[in-house]
Amino acid sequence: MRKSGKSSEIAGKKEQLKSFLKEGGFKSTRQRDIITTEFLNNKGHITAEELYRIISRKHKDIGFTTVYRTLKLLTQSGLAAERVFSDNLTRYESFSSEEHHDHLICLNCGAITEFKNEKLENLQEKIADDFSFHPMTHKMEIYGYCMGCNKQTLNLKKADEPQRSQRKT
Amino acid sequence: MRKSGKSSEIAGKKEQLKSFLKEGGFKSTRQRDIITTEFLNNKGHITAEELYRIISRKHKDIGFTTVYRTLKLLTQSGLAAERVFSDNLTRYESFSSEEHHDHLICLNCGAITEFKNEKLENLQEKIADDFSFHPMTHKMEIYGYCMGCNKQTLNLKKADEPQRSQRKT
DNA sequence: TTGATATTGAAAATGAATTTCATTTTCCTT
DNA sequence: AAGGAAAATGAAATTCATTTTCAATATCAA
Repeated sequence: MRKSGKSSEIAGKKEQLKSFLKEGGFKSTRQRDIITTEFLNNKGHITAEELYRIISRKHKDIGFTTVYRTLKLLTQSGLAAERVFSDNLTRYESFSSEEHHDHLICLNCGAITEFKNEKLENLQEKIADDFSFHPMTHKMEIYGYCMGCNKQTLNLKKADEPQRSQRKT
Repeated sequence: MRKSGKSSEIAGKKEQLKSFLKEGGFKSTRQRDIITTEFLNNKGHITAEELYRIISRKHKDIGFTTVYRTLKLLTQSGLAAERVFSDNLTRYESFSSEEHHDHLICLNCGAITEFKNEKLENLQEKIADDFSFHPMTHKMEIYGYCMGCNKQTLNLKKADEPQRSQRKT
């Protein structure tokens, strides 16, 4: 893997976190640094549990609780955002005051794809207006089958069960 | 309160449930009848806990578990639908193969308002198309302040805390 | 270096959702 | 109507993600 703009991007975000920590009277720690780096390197929508597992491979001394608390901290600082989809697990996505976006969620493989749509933003305003409602934000989730899984589905047809939603093992 | 078309509407739904029970090899019971009636009389978005409390006033012998299981049964039969909003509680709404609809949720008082919007349905299709995604359904939730609470907010301005989100007591 | 304060991580607690199990009820079959 | 197999009930227990507690440890400003 070649180092590109990504490194500096991450460096920038880590600076952002440090500022946040200093302002809030929090302390910079080895754990927070490792967890933040690992989180930022895993673009996507990750659960605290998943991130913990990834980290604990290399750092057996870092506990789940610290990963959990650091993700909360990242959320407060604006570097992460919490998302809950229909499997009821809390996921964190890397977030840097980007524009609002929404999600496509595959019912088969669980893949989560982000999208932005200006018309959707406008529509929110219109709908709210009809109810004299003052909108602050919204959540739009489209559930269905992604390109890859759609093919599978067509072939396997009446195959047993859908593969996901294993909320409780 | 005057009895109107509502009674027969409810009667119809209860018939629907009976058919479902018979087909599935389930039994009709006093508890299921009471719970169903009470659920259908409480239009809105109610949690199992809330419904249980309402019912247990008059029927102290009906347990939470039965209310919970009956709501699941109503969901299977198509008479109810589960909804989870940002407080992560599972709510049930009366549902009878109505058209799809979405929700406005007040961040202050928690009021949940339903809306239907044809443009939103079309937009789902278009967005999904862009990603070769095959949409099955979607969830659109607009969070903000309802008319009543918006007024309050304007007056109380820097008042203490927002009133809701008491997820954990 | 020191001391006040924050952090850490293991374990415990929490709380909603779900399951277990002994008892009771339903309802099909005589 | 009685019998009996199968399902339902409800209290209590369990599950599981999330959150809190607390004693030990680390940070960092003075």
